[in-house]
Order: sequence, then C-alpha cells, then structure tokens
Amino acid sequence: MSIDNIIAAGVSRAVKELYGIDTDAASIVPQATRKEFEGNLTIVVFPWVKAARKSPEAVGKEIGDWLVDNEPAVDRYNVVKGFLNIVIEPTYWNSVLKHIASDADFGITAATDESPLVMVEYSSPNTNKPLHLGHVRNNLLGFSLSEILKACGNRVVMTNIVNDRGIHICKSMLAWQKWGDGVTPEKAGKKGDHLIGDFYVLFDRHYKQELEELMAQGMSKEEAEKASPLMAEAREMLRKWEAGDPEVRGCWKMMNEWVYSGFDETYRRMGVGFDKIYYESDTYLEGKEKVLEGLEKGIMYRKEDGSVWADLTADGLDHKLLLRSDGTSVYMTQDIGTAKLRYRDYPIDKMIYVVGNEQNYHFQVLSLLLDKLGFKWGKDLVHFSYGMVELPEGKMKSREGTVVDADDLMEEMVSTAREVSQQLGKLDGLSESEIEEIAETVGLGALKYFLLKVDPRKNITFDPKETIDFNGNTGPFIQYTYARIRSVLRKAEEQGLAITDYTAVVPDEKEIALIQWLNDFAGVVAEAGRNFSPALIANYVYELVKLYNQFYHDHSILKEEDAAVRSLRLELSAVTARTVKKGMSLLGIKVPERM
RNA sequence: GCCCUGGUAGUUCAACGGAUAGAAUAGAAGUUUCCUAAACUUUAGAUAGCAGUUCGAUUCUGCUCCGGGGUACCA
Repeated sequence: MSIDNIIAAGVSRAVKELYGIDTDAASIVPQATRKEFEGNLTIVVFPWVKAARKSPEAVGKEIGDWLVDNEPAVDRYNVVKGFLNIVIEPTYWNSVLKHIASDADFGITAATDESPLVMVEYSSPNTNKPLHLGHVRNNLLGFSLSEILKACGNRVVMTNIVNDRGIHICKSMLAWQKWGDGVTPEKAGKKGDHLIGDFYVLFDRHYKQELEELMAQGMSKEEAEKASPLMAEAREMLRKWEAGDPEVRGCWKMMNEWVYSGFDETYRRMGVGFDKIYYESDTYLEGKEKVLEGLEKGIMYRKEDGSVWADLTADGLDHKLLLRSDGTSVYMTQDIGTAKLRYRDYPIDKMIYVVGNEQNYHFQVLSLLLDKLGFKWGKDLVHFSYGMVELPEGKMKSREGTVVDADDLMEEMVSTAREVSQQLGKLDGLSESEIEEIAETVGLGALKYFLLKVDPRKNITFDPKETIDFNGNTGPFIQYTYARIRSVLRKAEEQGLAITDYTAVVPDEKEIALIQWLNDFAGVVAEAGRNFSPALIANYVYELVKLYNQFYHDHSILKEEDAAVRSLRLELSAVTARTVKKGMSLLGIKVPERM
C-alpha cells in the first residue's frame, strides 16, 4: 500500500469518526506539500468544513490530531488555512524505498491472458512520399502510447494502415514512367521512399506547368484541371489499377517495395515497429461491401447519380459520401473495411487511432457509422488526436517542398549530438563505434523528448534553424544524469561497496523528496495510461532527474564513511537509475551507460 | 456562415476547481583541491478582455478579440 493510500484511508476514517461523514478514500488525493511549508503530503479539508460546522483551521487540527494518534506513519502536522500539511515519520521513508527497490517491476502492471486487448493504429503513411516531421510526432506518440498501455496491464497490438493505392500513387508512377529513364533506388543511390517522393514532386511540377499553358489559352482554372492530359493519364492509370491491369499492377508493386524498404529503414532508426500491417489495397473492397450491406439495410441511401451517402443529421452531423458516383470508394469507406478486417483478425476490446486533429470530424463520423453498421466497438473507439507540427512560416506542404524530412532531421540531430559531445570532450578515449552509438542515442533522445514532452493536443512550432536544446527539460539532460548515476554505481561496485541495512538512518529533506517522488512512479504510470499521456511520463522523469541532481550535489555517495548512510544513498541512486530507464523506455528513448 | 480547438514570463512548455500560477531557456550574478560542470545556487519576468457560478477560477459557463483545423465525390 502506498503512502498516499495510507494517508487517504486514515483521513477517510478520521472524517467518519469525527464528523460521521462517509468519504470514499479513493476520492481523497493527497498532494505533495509546497516547499515553502513544512510537510510531505497535504490534504485539502474544505470539502468537510460545511458538514463539520467548524472553521477550516479547526477541521484541519482535528483531523491532524486524529492521524497523529491513530496512524503510525504520521509524525506531526501543521495547518495553514484549509490545508493540512502532514509530516511523515522520517525513517518510514526508508522502508518505502526498500519496498520499491525490492520490486524490479515497481510501477509496471503485467498483462495476462485476460487483460483487455487494445489495438493502436499509428503512422499510416502514404506510399508516394517519404516520412516527414508530422509522421515523426505520430510515430513517437503511437509507440509511446502503446508502451504505456502495456505497462498498465493491457495487451497491445500495434498496427499500421498503409495507404498504398489511389490517385497519388499513380502520379508518382506516371512521372517515373515518363521521365524516370528506368532509374532505381540502387542506381540513384537513394532511399526508395525519397526517390518516389521526387517523382511525386516532379509530376506536380509538370502538371502545374500544363495548367498554366492551358490557362494561357483562355481556360479557367477548373476547365484546365478537367482538360489536363497528364491528370487524365493518371486517372486512367488508377482505373487500370482497379481493373487489375498486369502491367500497372507490376509497376505499382515494384515501386511500393522500394518505398517500404525506405520506410523500414526510417522506422528502424526511429525505434518504432508494428505487430501487424494492413494495406488499403486489401481493405477498400471490404469497405465497399459493407457499405452496400448498409444500403440494403436502409442505413445509407443512393442518390440519382449513383453515389451512396449516409444521413447523419439526426446525430448533429452532415450527410457523408461513402461511394462516389463512379462506384469507387473514399477514405471513409476504406476505414470501414479496415475495421472489419481487424476485428476479424483480433478479439479487440478497444481501438485507438493515432491520427492528427485535422481529422477529428472524420473520426466522429467513423464512430457513428461503425456503430450503425453493427460494430459494437464503434461507439467508443478512441481517436488519439494530436496537434500539428508547424514551421515558423506555417503549415508544412509536401507538394511545395516546405517539409522537414524525417531522415534528414534524425541525421542532423545525431551529428549535432556528436559535435556537442566532442566540444565538451565527452568522447575522448572511446572507440569509433561507441561514439557513434552515443551520438545516435543522444541525438534521437533529444528529438523524441522534444516532441513527447508537450501535451499531444497542442500544435508544436518547430524551427529548423534553431537546434533542439540539450540543456534544461530535454532528453540529453535526463540521459546525462542517468549516465552519471551509472558511473557512480560502477565505481561502488569496483570498490566493493555493498548495500547494507539503512532502515534506521534518518534521511534528510532532499533524500525524502527523492524517495517520495520515486514512490509516485506507479501512480504516474497508471495515470498516463488512463489519460493517454506520454507527456506526463516525460515531465515526471524530468522532475525526478532534477531532484537527483540536487541530491547529488549535496551528498557524497562513495566517500560517505557511515556504511548505513552510504547504503541509503547508493540505494537511492540505483532506484533512481532504474526508474529513469523505465520511464524513458515508456517513451521509446534509450539511455546510455556513459556519455 | 456553421462546427471543433487553442490563447499563460521575451521564447518553449507546466499547473484532478486549491495555498504566493510552476519549470526550462534567453538576461543578470555566483559555485570547480568535489563520485562526469550537458551540473548546481541566487535574481528578474506571465494567466488576451469583460461578466457569471463559489469558501476559492488558468481550469467551469456566457459574450468579445486573436490564431489553428474541419465543412459532403482529397486522403
């Protein structure tokens, strides 16, 4: 039982005995006492003031007295206005630390066969261009969220739906056929996804040029778009693709393979992965089928031009198109098909879609439609909606080339990490491969932490001209502290310093603060799981590391003569290191043994 | 137009309806005979505006101002 629970239960009993008020212990949440007051935990007594018919001070005093008399963990207390500040018996914290240290998986709840099965969809790229910064945020959030859910006792299936069909792919293919001159990733010495992305941009350039020429001949923009031979060719190619034309399918397959091997490389470096990948080319027909089924049941209706719609006005939304007049499917149709296949493959209890907030409306509609179509999970699917990554100039636009490429960004972060390390002389005497590994860990750590520490719902502004910080609330700051703790522990081991019994030592203020914070880890993980919040974990770890740094500067660890006191400090260091490592791994960030 | 969403120090971010709104960076001033100074200590600086709900509002409600997104045959 955690100290918070003990106090909450104590207060609950106190209130019952003193005033006859029934209060659920779970609703009493002790908070850390502000540092300008004496105490470890604080209870807000206002909720009982009215029923007790006494002043807040009197209520605080009575509850405080009751706790001192009846709860051994409570040493003393003070009351400021309506706030009851409780001081825990100092040596009690040692047993708390001992308890945490004895449980290697403290804070982690393992999943069992009966645990809920959660499917997390993230990444979901198009195959016509490389991954960019927006995808990086998506990937990191999706991966971290999955790790957190696992740590909270869920079975998790990480999945990816690859948008491998549609007009955008045909554009790249067409440009490659017309102007590619048989180039391959090997010949060009380029990652496949980048090569295809180049052709997508190339298509757009020629297309724009064509439009201008047509408009110069007196056409309006709309007319030009309709008359464009290039676009007509792309559409014809899509039609052939849908008809299963062997030549088009062959080219499509080959080029998609190039893209996938490029994506794999990016995912690997980013440290994310998937248990199961779906492709829209496999799911869009399923969706069509499902929509036609809905049409029969009267959930959808057909317009005169043959298009199929759903009327959602009764639910406060609009009419939604599901099949175009030419019978082809739209995004929504594909998502319905994908949902069907997924629930056929897995007994999913909960579905989470990690997708940008620009699609909030889409998921509102999807949830309703799945529900109407009889999918029982539809109503409470979760759209984990995150804000966009913006550049100082505004939104990133891939066709205009104003994107921050994921591969470039990672490379830049790593090389910056290497330079900074070298400047600081950190890497002297290490082998080339060790240097490389540390630069990789630190560079990616900086990037990942930068994107994960922020509330996912908020938009992020990223200025490519300003390098991501390595000081302050950053990944490298945390990694550095970890490496330093590991160094102390290594030295302790070399010197044969073992941890002995320290339970009788009276810990000082900073040591207590650290133990208290370590003890909070379990609660933070659980809360992060409930709120789907990697940011919560990130800021917890940062605070932990800051507390450790303060402790570290105030205490000799290895040089401490008293074996019991030294043991307490070594144990604190060991548990801190372990907690940092665990917390960071929930974010998908590695920590280096030295740096 | 309608719907959703955000507005907190110069900047990047915090704050289950709780105390004097916290950090970090940039600025100013210090600490190195010390287990890794990517550290630590001190200092200055903010809730867009106006009402309301109550013991108490950055948080909840309404209006105004500013930004972002969506809005039926793009994904």
